[in-house]
Amino acid sequence: MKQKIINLIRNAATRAYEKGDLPSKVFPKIEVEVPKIESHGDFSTNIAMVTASVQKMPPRKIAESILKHVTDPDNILTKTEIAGPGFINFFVTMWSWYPVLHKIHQEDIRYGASDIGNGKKIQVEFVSSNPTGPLHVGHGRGAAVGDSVANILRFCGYVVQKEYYINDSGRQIDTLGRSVFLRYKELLGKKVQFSQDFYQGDYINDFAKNIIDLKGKTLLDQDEETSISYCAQFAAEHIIAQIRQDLTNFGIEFDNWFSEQSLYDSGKVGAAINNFRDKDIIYEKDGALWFKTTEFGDEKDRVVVRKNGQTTYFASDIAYHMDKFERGFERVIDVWGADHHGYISRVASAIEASGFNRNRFNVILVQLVNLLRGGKPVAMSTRAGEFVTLSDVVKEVGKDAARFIFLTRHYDSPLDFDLELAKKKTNDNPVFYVQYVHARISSIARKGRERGMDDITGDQRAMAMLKEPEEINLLKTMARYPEVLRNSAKFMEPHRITFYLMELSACFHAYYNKHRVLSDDPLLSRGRLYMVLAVQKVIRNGLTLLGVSAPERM
RNA sequence: GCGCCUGUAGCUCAGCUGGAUAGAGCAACGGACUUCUAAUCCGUAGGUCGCAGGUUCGAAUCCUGCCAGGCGUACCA
Repeated sequence: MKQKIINLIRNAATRAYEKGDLPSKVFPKIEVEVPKIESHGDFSTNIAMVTASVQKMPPRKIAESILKHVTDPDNILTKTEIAGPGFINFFVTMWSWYPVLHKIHQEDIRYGASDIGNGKKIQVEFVSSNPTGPLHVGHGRGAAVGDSVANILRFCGYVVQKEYYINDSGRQIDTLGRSVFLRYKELLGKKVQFSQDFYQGDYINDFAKNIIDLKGKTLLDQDEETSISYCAQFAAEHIIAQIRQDLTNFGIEFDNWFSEQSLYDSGKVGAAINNFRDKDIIYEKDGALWFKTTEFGDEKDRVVVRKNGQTTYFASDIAYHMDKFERGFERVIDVWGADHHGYISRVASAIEASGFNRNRFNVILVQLVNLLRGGKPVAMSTRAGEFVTLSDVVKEVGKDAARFIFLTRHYDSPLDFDLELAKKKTNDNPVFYVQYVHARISSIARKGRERGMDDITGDQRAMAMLKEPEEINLLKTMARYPEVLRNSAKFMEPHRITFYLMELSACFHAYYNKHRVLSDDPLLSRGRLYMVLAVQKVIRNGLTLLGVSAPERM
């Protein structure tokens, strides 16, 4: 529809030039928008204002010239007008909205899809939490955003891979092993010093118990480092398994789990460092190896190998990101917590130094989550080992509510997550508001089938019965969905879909309360049922991209 | 100190990358269920878009400078 209007304007403008009504044939990209205010029409363009300087004419004059040459072969316009400083407003007939219903039913689960991605390979890496403890709520938000962004991109024609990067190497894993081993010794009656540097949570103790059940006291009799590394491996494996389970319960499946350790095993970390050394962007200072990130716009140079010979995480991150591009991804998206933002420029530096354009790398920085219960903050301290895990939250409020709420804000703004609110079944909880539309329509469809109305095909006569303002409004809103999706993909902002769904839901609920779908009039009932089933499909499609279910009953 | 993010109705947030009279929900008040699910709807009220300049036909949106809050600024991740 919008495209039709754009073509119509372009043709009119060109004709106006040919007839000599406009001095220039240079027209910018024509922008058409849906005005916020209904009285401003169904579509509006600002072309007259934008071209005023090129045409050297007042905007309203230009608008007049263009309007004079507008032709309407399909007979879709009811009215055009020039308004305000030079807007051209278009009013279209209600029947020009009907085809969207056919489109929705025909494309079904693909309605809204596009090919703007053009088959480009793109990778979205998210969560990537260290396997040193369970996932907490913050990870949940990152997971919801990352998964949804990936779904949306995939739906828009990109070839998307969802990847989880496992930090299964390095100091934190070592610390994990030491933490478990200390608890192990403690449980076996040894006196131990358990400092703040170790992981404090109860789960550490549980691992120690498990190991005692499995191995008894034997770990005390062997070389301590061997025991520690055993503990580390044991704990990490179990934690990773738990993380996978939590993510599955949260509705998330990764395409690939990428091990940090594998980068060392394959020699890629060493190779990356050597590569940089050859390029003369690695140097030695104070016994450590530094990468000259300042040459690529970073604030200061960064250490890749410490004085003690240990590599930093940054070293493997260099190799990791290089590897991503070598795997053929045209674009690489990392989803990080906002507290990692200082890390962006150094990774971007590494990518550029590896010979790839840094613009192919994007970071989605997800702001933190404040967990509340009934408006009061829930104490969370990772250090003390007291934090509410993602799995606790999912257990308490359900996957759907959790995922939806995580996506009710732009990822850039902090989020208050209230556990009580998330469980409420009222209007302040938008999940149910949207899901309820789906359930209600299912219910109507059931009733319809009881009356023998299955297999509704939406013939012209039935659709022509749709004339109520609420109906036209629903059609218009549904017609906008593909564009919402494209923008959501373009800006990688899932919350646009969330807000759209709430808006569509509001339109539906208003309609439902005012008009009956199934009535004594069979033709009208058919038309309305056809429309309402289309609403249901759009809702389901949107929810699917957000990872939220669309229930038949509530 | 430097860097990034945020500041919009009493509260929580949108605002389609510069458009017309800045929008929702909650909270407050008043209404609507013998009907396809009231987990819903309808109505009323609420604003110096943090402050001050600048850019232009036009600014919540872009630029600069302040103010306030959050985060970062490791041979931690």
